[in-house]
Amino acid sequence: MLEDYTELIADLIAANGEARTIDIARRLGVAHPTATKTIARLKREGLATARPYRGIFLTEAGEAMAKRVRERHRLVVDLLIAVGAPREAAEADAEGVEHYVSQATLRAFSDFLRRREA
Amino acid sequence: MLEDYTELIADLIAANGEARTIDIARRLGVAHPTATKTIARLKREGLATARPYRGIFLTEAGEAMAKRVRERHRLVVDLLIAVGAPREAAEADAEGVEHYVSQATLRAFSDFLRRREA
DNA sequence: TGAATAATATAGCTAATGCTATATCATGGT
DNA sequence: ACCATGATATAGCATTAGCTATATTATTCA
Repeated sequence: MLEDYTELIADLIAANGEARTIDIARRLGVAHPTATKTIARLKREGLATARPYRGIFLTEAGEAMAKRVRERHRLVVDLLIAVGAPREAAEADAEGVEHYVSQATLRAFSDFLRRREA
Repeated sequence: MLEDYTELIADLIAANGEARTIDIARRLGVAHPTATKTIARLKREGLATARPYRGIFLTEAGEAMAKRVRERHRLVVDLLIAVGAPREAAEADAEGVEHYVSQATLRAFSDFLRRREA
């Protein structure tokens, strides 16, 4: 979950200049206390910071995680589409699948896609 | 989790003629009370039955689930290998990935594999 | 400025998944 | 037949992820 949160927070900051708890909750389809609690966990683990009633910010570790997660997400979506999954299914499935794909498999995905492009 | 349990119980019955709680726990790398609790949930949801101190048995619904899960698992492993993932990574990753692959994507996997075979 | 609204925070509940520790039941070997 | 051992069951605890309900703080607008 922390991975999803960091990715989303990075997205929101890029899009809106800030990441509010309520937007995070909305985008994840979750009640805000749930988001608040997970954000507290992000802080506890040094991935995010927040001042009360201000937005959420990522630490360096949080940004690094967000970047890694975003790249992995794209790779998974692209691979699924490359083997014939409908775009919508690929996007939806990737959300769950991405958390279980090892480095070795990701590398294979990347190589496969490069071959396909050529 | 229920999916993993039904699949494993079916495996154990096929291999040993019975599925004991302790073997389930061992195979899943979990303490036995954890397995006991999840088996209780299987029973509650009509997927399994058990008489105290006897083995665990699947209901029809449980068997159906086990079959579906096993086929899906193989499809995911085969697809991962087909795109170049090392066999071990494919086996390990499939364990998590399989729970997030939609019908549409599974069909794509199946078609892709058939094309590759030809 | 003050009040309404929107956002955030907090408290307290449920369920799933995990654990350790303890107690009970079954079985096998002497 | 009995007892040790192994399997099972039960109790109690922690964490994560979710919820509703309530309270508090910011902001906006009249």
